[in-house]
Amino acid sequence: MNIGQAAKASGVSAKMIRYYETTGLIPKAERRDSGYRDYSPADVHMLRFIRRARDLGFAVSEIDELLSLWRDRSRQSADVKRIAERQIADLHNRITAMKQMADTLQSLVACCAGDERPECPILADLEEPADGTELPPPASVGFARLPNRQ
Amino acid sequence: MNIGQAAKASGVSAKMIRYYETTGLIPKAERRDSGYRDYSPADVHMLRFIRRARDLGFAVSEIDELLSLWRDRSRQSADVKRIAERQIADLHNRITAMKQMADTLQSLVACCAGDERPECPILADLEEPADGTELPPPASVGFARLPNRQ
DNA sequence: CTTGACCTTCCCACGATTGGAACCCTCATC
DNA sequence: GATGAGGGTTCCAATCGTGGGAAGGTCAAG
Repeated sequence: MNIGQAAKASGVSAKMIRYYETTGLIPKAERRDSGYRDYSPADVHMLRFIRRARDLGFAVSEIDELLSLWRDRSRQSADVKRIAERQIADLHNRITAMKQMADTLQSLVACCAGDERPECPILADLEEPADGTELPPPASVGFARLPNRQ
Repeated sequence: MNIGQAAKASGVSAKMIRYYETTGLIPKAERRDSGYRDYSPADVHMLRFIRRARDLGFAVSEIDELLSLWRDRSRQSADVKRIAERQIADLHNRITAMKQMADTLQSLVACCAGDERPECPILADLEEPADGTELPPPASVGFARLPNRQ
């Protein structure tokens, strides 16, 4: 199976399959005489696993952990659960931070007339944050991979 | 005022101040005889504006828009409101996507024994997603800048 | 044999930020 | 006046995941 077919079957682009190979996330693919990579259904299975984990917001480093657990028949489900729970916590941190941003903006928008007059509370707030909005803390909220704008 | 003091006063790192200058987000700073950049309180004001907008999740390109509106006395507050609303919509898109991820993970975690046994529904789902989880759509959910893990 | 679709490797770009190297400037202290 | 610390300056590289493209080899159908 060529890389293009594996890409279509797994939902992982050919570009990314090659990238994952160079970074060591997946083992080097078999090669045919022509030099073409050759993928088995098992490989596609693994790629679908990766794709699904990406969709769930796991970072590649975490997928690396998940893959080794997946391959390890004597794994302990507690290990997997721990990774998933860490991921959930990361997601919740980010969701909270983003909600806060959205709420702040929303309250500013609510005050903004949105007409042709130049007075704008949004710009005013950007100039002089209303109450003690944190400047000092560089705002660390953990990390989780998210789909980018296409 | 040196760049270091401007950085401390604005919450924008010296590195980023120089970067913003090269990208044209901010005008070139005045130079002293020594070659040192020299910042006025007004400059610090602008940097705080940028910092605040970053904290609110605006992309640099959007801050560019906001800055021109900020500097433009004849700006229409409707323009500012439109940008803010777009930003809110982006945030909500991302929040929704992340909630979905977290919920899916949560339901998987709830099914996982989390003990020493190898059976793990989380890995099982990554292998074969339960119901028709969308593979085709490459998951596009808009974009908003977020603080990274430091 | 040609054509077009695929594959290969390699390099570049994005966005925002950080880090480092190599070098110059300023100030306080000895 | 010399010295050292701690600024400043420039330039270059790396991050992470992904896409784009060039230059060239392979394959199957017409």
